[in-house]
Amino acid sequence: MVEDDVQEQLVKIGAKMRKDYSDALRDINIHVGQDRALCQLWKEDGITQVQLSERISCEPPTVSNMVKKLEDYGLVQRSRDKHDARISRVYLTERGREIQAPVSEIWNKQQEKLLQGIQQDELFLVRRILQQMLQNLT
Amino acid sequence: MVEDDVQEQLVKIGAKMRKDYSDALRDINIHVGQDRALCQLWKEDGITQVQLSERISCEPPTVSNMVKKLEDYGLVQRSRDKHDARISRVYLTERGREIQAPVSEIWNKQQEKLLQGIQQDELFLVRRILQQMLQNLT
DNA sequence: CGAAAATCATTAGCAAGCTAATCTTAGCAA
DNA sequence: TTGCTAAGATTAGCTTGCTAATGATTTTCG
Repeated sequence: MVEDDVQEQLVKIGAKMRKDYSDALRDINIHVGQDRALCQLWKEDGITQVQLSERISCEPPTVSNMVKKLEDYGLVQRSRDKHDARISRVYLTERGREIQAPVSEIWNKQQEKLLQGIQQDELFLVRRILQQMLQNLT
Repeated sequence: MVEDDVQEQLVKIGAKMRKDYSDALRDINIHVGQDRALCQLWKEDGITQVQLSERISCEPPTVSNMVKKLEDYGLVQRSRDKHDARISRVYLTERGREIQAPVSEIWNKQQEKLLQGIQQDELFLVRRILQQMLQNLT
């Protein structure tokens, strides 16, 4: 009963994942997309907005708006760089650090669901091919 | 150099595909997402908005707004059902039918790019597994 | 028959994510 | 030094897509 082409499958999976993920994140009061920014800050706290936009592959205005929301929610704090007044650095607050665990749990739970019944060797191959696709798009 | 987990790969591929696709569709003056509605109408002209929302897997308010835009652009036309005044049916206009070819071309070109260097048997396996993932999410 | 429930659509309000345009500050060169 | 250019951030304005609430019709059931 496979009818769609690969692209269609990817679009559907992407939409469904985003939807489910969004629903789960709602319980901890953040929006899908914001988790990617937070995830990067958990690795590199205090980076600039331009750096953040590069890391999570989106445009500077998107980051600007998102960080503003995150600041409203009390998860991050912006502060001007001492040596370069153009630069705004983004720092996690205590609460911003605290939600790392619940976000990880949601992420892992979703991945587990996604991979049900898929063999290890199949998974390996799929990852290799997805990696190839990603390169093709670059 | 494969570091990300599958979920991360899928998110990245999804985002990049959407971005590239969006850029390409801009040339013919439609937005990403709208193509899915149009694509369905090319198969089933004159369906209701609820039916359309089911077919393209999104919520009725999303369709309501999108169809309004598409009507502004002159690609579709809404009209009230004769026998049931609650129902609004969506019909393609001449222009709506005309852009099927360019949209298909963009879609196919993108798929070709996505699948570069991937063998037929690999592709077959990937599609099977993606199908499984889609079922897992349902 | 007539009220309650179900169905379809819409509106209001939110956030992601984009492009184009603008503002501020820093760096560089004449 | 002064003016031009580059870099970082923001604002304005757009569409997707969502949820919650509302409006309009139709169906169903007492």
